[in-house]
Amino acid sequence: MKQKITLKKIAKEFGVSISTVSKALKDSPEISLEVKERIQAFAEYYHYKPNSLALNLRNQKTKTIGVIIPEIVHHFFTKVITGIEKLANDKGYNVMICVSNESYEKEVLNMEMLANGVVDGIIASVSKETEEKDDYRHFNELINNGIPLVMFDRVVDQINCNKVIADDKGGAFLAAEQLLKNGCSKIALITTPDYVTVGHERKEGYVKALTENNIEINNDLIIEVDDKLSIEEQVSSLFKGDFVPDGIFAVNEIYAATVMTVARSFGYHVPDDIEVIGFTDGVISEFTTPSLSTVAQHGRTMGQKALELLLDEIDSQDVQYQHKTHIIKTDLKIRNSTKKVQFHN
Amino acid sequence: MKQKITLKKIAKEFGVSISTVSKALKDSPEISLEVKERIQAFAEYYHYKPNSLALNLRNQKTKTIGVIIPEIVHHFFTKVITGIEKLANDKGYNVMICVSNESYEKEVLNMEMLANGVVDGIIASVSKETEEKDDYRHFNELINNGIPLVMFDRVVDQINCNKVIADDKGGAFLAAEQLLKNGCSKIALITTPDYVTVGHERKEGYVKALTENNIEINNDLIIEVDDKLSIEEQVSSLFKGDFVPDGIFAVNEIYAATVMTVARSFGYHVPDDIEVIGFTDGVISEFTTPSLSTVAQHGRTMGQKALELLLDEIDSQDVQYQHKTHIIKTDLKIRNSTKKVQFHN
DNA sequence: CTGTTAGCGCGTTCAG
DNA sequence: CTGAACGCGCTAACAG
Repeated sequence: MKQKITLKKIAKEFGVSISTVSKALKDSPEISLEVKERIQAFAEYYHYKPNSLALNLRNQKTKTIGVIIPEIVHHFFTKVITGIEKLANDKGYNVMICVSNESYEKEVLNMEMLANGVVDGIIASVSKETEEKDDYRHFNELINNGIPLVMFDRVVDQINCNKVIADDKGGAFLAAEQLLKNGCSKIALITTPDYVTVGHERKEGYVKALTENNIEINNDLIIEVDDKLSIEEQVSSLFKGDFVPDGIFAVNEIYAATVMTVARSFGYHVPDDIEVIGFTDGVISEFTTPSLSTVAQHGRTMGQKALELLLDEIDSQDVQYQHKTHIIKTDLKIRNSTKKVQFHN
Repeated sequence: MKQKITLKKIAKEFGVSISTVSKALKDSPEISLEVKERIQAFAEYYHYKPNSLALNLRNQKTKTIGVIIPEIVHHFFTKVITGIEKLANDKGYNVMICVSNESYEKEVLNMEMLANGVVDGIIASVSKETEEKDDYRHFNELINNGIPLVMFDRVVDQINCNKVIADDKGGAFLAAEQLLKNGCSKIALITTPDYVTVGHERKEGYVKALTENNIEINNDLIIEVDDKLSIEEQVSSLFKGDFVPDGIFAVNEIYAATVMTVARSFGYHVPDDIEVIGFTDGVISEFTTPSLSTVAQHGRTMGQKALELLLDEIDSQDVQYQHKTHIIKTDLKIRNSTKKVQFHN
């Protein structure tokens, strides 16, 4: 096991001081050409690389940014990471990804670990458990410690930091409106428990669309899925009563794909009997039968924007940095789970 | 912006030396009870946390392990990460994830970055470009630098390190055999270019199954998909000739799902006319119509095993550490893209 | 019981 | 042109 080469070792090798070596390697004019060349050649040969740890300690910055996401086996989050990674690379930053696994405790642990000198800034999306507990002290502490923070997707109003969110409400509105335009009148909503902010927002968009079109909200058509139970069972209640929906908006891809399968098992045809729209960036949508119309979230753009804001803040010496909330537009991606209606004016 | 609290600051606060504070916080018996209590209370109050960077520099280890994967928007790799993360947490290690994006250059960069004192060990899966270039010097250098390495899934024979692979050949064999048992005789293979090791292995399993059953390999039924072109177009050649397959084995989920759609567009029914089996852990398989029978890869187990081996090596002081290659069993997950055949003995 | 010193690896004054 | 000294934050061996 060849030990890593350090300035010290090179210095000893040449019988010069460490600082001479340091300067020589930086091509400082203070050092004689001859010494420089010899030292540089030697260092090159042994693949000398300054130790990151030492550099970080000295410079008090790491050129690394931390990302905390609730889940890694999740297409949307990986898309966001792609966006972050891409820009980070261009800017010479490394990315450290941590997974809270939707747990409050792990989120706090991850944050403490990252805050501890490991990264120059953090990009985070709040775990479900944290949203449920409604306890965000760790975020405030982070900010108090002077570590820049950007929240994305699942954000918290009362935290004062940069934020990037998708236009959840707008996207849901678009989806519901599309169903209405296509002639649906009994539109169901399959959503998360209300404490999940994005679920809440998307529900609002749904409610807004229906209300504006003078359709009363029917709570029997709204299902808040508990992820710990069977999704199939929970959504099948939609088809058991007399008032079966003719349109369904689901706040994510899994719910949408599942409800299509369940609808079929009850003898309904998608999109002829029931039209379905999901919400996501996912891969499943393309491969269901029929392929699933969705509201596109643009996770990649989101990640990129989040990092952009973070670097902005890191670079800003401003004591009075102005925090922004950036909204990423969502739009409909029509596939085959909705009818192709011809509109005439 | 509250500056981080350090030993030095606490020392100044109490008018004692830094080492006294250090010892007090470690509850050293050398320090008087009274001083200890006061210092500990103070530190607690200000949330003192030793700076990781300084600790790492001093201890020459970081309690962090690096993971290099070719792609993050990929269900299998995220599964592997889940496995790594889980065990890492239990063992008090952090995980740093880097994405090579299937690029040789990024893989090398990631590796250099990680090797530079940032992590205690690395778990990696080789990028496609690297496999294509067949240039693995960076891996050997890593090992020469004394940094433990575990390769998983896409591994390289000539590198001497711990490895974890799925039983690709065996899984493919199972799949092809299942198709044969179900009565298929014209079995197509949809695979990657041959330089992708897992594609190569899976092809071997396919060939073995057919050969053992005295079926000649028909190269018209073997498609090596070029990811840069349209998958649909490439696989549709299967249905254009006279010799249309009655069974298809695809080396991943996307190819399998795509070929099902294309088959349908040509008027074939899955599984009645054509049976299909894919290879993966993915989410798409559950939501296609019909749901896709696959060879399960157990990515999570793979990640866990990889970290296990890595920690083994890190902890071992052994100069003569014996490297192992661990094979994760694969098995068939029968869904609805294959027929349910009753066998009698 | 407490403090001094040294060292992890590096870069940057400041003297010589 | 070169080197000694300092500091980043921490611990440990050694003095007192």
